Amino acid sequence: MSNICVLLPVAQDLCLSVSFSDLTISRIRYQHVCSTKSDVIENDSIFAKKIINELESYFNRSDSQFSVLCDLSAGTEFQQKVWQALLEIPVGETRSYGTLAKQLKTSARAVGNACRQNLFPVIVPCHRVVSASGMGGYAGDTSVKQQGEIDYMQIKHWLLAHEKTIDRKK
DNA sequence: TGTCCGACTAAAT
DNA sequence: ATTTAGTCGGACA
Repeated sequence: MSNICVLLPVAQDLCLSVSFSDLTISRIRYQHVCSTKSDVIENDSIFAKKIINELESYFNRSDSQFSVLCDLSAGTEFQQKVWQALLEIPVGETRSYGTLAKQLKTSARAVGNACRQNLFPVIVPCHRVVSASGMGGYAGDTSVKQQGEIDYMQIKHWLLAHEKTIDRKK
């Protein structure tokens, strides 16, 4: 298994750590850049370059779509179903937990649970799922964090704002 | 099994 | 603005 790190535009010290093997992404997590010096990009395989390229495109430009595959099978059957549904939400749009629940014939809470378990943030766009009355959570968190900790809600806000920028350019 | 807890929500206070 | 009741998947005993 290999691992690469892609810097996030959200904050100076944040990056996305992507684990992969066999042309498939197995896991993505948020990380402080400084926390692991060993996570420097040292892998120059074609696939690694593709991942980096697609993520950077997404962060910098408009209509970028991801073609790299994620190993959804790491989740339960239900989680896979939800994650698949997330992949079908277009860039710049959002869905509420409730409407997704209706679509999948389950409950809003259950959808939230599956989102919380998302192993592939950004690529599987759980940030496009919001609550009927507000923001919902992100990466398991629901409120703003203290200094020093990763502020996941800030990241969710940033991603959504970024995708709106994309819409405006169209 | 049974119990409990969520990134929820609509309805009733 | 808050509270309540309904919801269902997953973790754990």
